[in-house]
Formats: sequence, structure tokens, C-alpha cells
Amino acid sequence: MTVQSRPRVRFAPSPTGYLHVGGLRTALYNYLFARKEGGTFVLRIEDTDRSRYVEGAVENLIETLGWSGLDYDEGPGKGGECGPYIQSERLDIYRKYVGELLQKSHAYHCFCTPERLDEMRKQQEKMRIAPKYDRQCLRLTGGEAASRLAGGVPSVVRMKIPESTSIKISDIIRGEVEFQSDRVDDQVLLKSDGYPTYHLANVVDDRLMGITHVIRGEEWLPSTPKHVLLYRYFGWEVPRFAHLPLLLNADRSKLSKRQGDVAVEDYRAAGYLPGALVNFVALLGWNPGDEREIFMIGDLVREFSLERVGRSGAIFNVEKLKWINQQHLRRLDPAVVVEKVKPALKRAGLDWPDDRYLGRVIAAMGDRLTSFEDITSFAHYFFADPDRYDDAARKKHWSDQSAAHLSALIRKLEENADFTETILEETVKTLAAGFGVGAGKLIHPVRLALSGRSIGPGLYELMVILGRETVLRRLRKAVDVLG
RNA sequence: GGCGCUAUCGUCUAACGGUCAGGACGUAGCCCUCUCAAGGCUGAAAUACGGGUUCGAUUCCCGUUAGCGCUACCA
Repeated sequence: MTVQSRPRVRFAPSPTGYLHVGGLRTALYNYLFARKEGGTFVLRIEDTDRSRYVEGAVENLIETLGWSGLDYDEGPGKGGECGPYIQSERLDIYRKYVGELLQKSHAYHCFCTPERLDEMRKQQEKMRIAPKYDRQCLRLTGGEAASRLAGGVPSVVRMKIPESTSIKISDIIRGEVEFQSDRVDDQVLLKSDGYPTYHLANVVDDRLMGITHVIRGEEWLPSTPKHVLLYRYFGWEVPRFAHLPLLLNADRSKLSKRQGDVAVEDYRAAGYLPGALVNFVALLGWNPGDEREIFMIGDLVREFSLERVGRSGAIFNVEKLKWINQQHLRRLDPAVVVEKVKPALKRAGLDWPDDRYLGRVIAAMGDRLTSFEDITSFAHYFFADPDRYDDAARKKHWSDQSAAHLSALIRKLEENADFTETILEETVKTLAAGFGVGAGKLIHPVRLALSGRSIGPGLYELMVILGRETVLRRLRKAVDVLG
């Protein structure tokens, strides 16, 4: 019996610009698993491709992860026993382990030029065989290799894949998966620029950082045999694997830019709540086993298990996200909504008298808001006089008598001392009765005059919030403009 | 092409051999109503196909098909 130690997991993104929602979900499942099991969640930056490095991407990644509410225990800016947590700062470590592989003849130097490799692949394709390194440099004598190395010939280090064996991996989500070694390429481990490739750095770091469970996207499944082999070459215990189903575009291809927003920042900017986005992506591939759908992050921690993660890819459906966001929004304290809505209003150049006013607007909008940004469009008229009148609404609700009706209402409102919902309702209804029409014949044109549209909160509530002065101004303008 | 993964309503999913195949988003209709939301009720909507195994397959096995992923000195 071995002592069951607390699990350690990691999220290991490469800093290519922004946090992808697929990455968010991978991070989330790692986070949930760690928190649920009382383990440790590590953040590691995999920046071994210098050509793809984006300035500021690491900071942005950390910031966005923080916004999402996924706090990590060890990583850049946080420290920990196993640092540094940025791979470009660990080059010496990788070189050391490559040396060990070389010494054990589990790896070899390769001097083939990119041009030659290119040509080789073309030939293989022409012959309709699987593209695979032809091991030309494996046949080099030790002396030949040494002299080329000494002569400064550019080289890489490749791992030597054993012949005719099968590599079985056991995946928590997918069960047993078997690969034939003859189908596996002699993977480059160390590039000619001295940087490691993902495969080497990933295995070495996972080992050195004590990672017990590798929870990552399904796209890594085909390269897992290489990783398993590396663990064996080093004599290390292989961690548990869990390959997550992919997040998909509407056409079922791997979720990508160009088919909608894929950056967490995009959803943040659109006014979605972090808790809602997290709730939504959690449900893409996992479910609690019953019919609950609305979860705060703490609930997710309590309920999560890798066993309940599905195997098939899931389409990122924004409609459902909107609904979930709305569900989260209505559970929020109105005072919080007031604060959250302010930045959106400022960005839109809209002004408001005070918090009390904002509170009333939000109360009036009720469940109509599906995001904080909505207030700038759906509730625009609470902050500025309408500059145009919706055509469809006008056609439907504005009649030849409307101007006369509104003029009469204006006179009534000028006389009325009180400006309350009750009084207003009575005024409008009495007036309508006097004209011999239904209240709707007045209500709709008035709403159009006040808001420029035909949708929104109840009319009397709207009038009270706007106040007598604004109401009168807008009514007069409408009579003037709409005739 | 090779290798691998996957396959339940349009979408996210439940069912771990026996259910009228359930829920949610979306959608249609009705109710409520000054509009729009919200809410309530109702409806349409799925086990890819073909073989097995079994008294009985969504469920287990095989095949086919389809989709996706990987096949870089990218991750």
C-alpha cells in the first residue's frame, strides 16, 4: 500500500496572446479537481516556441484567469517549491535531461536540414506511406556525429522510438488506448535553437513539479505514447491521464477564431459574469448527474468528478451562455449590479444623476438584462432622450389621433401635482376613456415618445423614473416630430 | 493516406440491459399582460446504419458510415 498523497495538477498554456475558452475549461477542470481533492493547482507557462511569443501574453493570461476566479497555488508571480514556472527559464534543466537520454542511447543527434526533411516527407507522401523520420542520422557512427557537432553543424535531438512494441495508456476518461510504436515518429526533443519541444519540457516539468494527474485537451492523446516512453526512459512513474473532449465550432470543427469569439476577454468585454462563463463551460463535457444547471464555482468544486466528464466534443452555444448569464445576473445583489453597470455606461458615454437612479432603472429592467453591457442598448433611453423612433413601433402604434392624445396628456400632466404610478395610471385611463378609446391607444404612443421604441418596463414605472420634466420634454418633442 | 478518438432531439446532456428515451437552451402555440422580458401550461424534436450477444438493447461486441483530432525544430 502506498500512501495516497494529495494530487497535484497543472494548467500549462502557451502565451500566444489570450486565454481561449477551451483553455479556460481545461484550467477549470484542473482547478475543480484540485480543489475537490484537496490538491494543488499549478500554473506553468509553456513558452518554448520563440516564434509565437506574444508580448504581455503571460500577464494577460494571469489577469484573465484571476478574473475567472481560478486562483492557482503555484506559478508565475506566486512562487512555489518547484519553480521557475516559466519554461524559457528552465533551459538548463531540459539540457541536462536530454544529456541523460543521449547517454542512455534513448535519443540521438540529427543533422538533417529542414529542406531535406521536407523533401523526405514529400517523397513519403508520393509513395503513400506515413510521413515519418527515416532515421538517417541514427545510422551515423559516434565519431561522425561527434565531429559534426564539434564542427558546429546545426542539429536537433530526437528520441529513439523502440521497434515493434505496443504502448498502452490508461485514460480516466477514455479507458485503455493502445498505440503501435512503429507508427510513432522519432520526435524532436531539443530544437536547434536550444529550446525543448513541448513533449520533452512537458514530461520533465510534470515530473519535477510532482504532477499526479495530467488533465488536458484530447488533441494530446496521439502524442501521449511519446510521453509515456519518455517517462519510462527516465525511469519515472507515469502520471494518470485524462484527455478532455474538444470544444467545437457550430460546424463541429475545433473551436477557433473566425467563427465567433473564442477569447475569454471577448466575453468579459461583452459583459458576461465570470461565474456564468465558468458555469457554462463547466457544463460543456461535464454534468452533475441530475438536472441542476446553475452552479456557483463553489458548487462546482463540491460536485465535480472526472468520472462524470463525457467523451464527445461539445459545441460552444452562445444562446445557452446568455441564459446562464441571465440566471446568474438575477441572483446578484442589485447594489452589485449598480456598480457593475457603471463602467459600461461610461464607455457608452452615458451619464446618470446618482446611484439611487441607477438602482431604480435596474429594478425596472428586471430580468430583461442578460449582460451588463445590455444596459447601454436596452435601457439607453433612461440616460438620454431618444434621437429617433423605431419605425416598426411607429407604424404599429402611432395613429392620426396620437398627437392630439399626447397633447391632452401633456396638459393634464402640467396640472397634476403628484407624479406617482397610481396617479399616472388614473390620468391615462381617464383620458383614454374620455377619447372613447382603450388605454393601449394612449400607452403605446406615449412609450414610443418616451423611449423611441415599443419594448421595455411598464409605462407608469418608466414615467416616474424619468420624472415629470423629462416626460413632458419628450412628449412635446414627439408631438412635434411625429405629428 | 496512416493512426487515434467520438457518435441520444438543432444545441448541451440524462439513462451505467427492462423508462411512454428524462431535463435544459432554442423553437411553436396558449395563458398572463400597456409592450418586451420574466413566469405558467402545452407541442414539435433524438438513440447514424448493419450485424451479432441476450427473453430483452440507447446501453455489451463486431463491422460500416460520418465527424473530429494528430500526423512540425507549434503547442
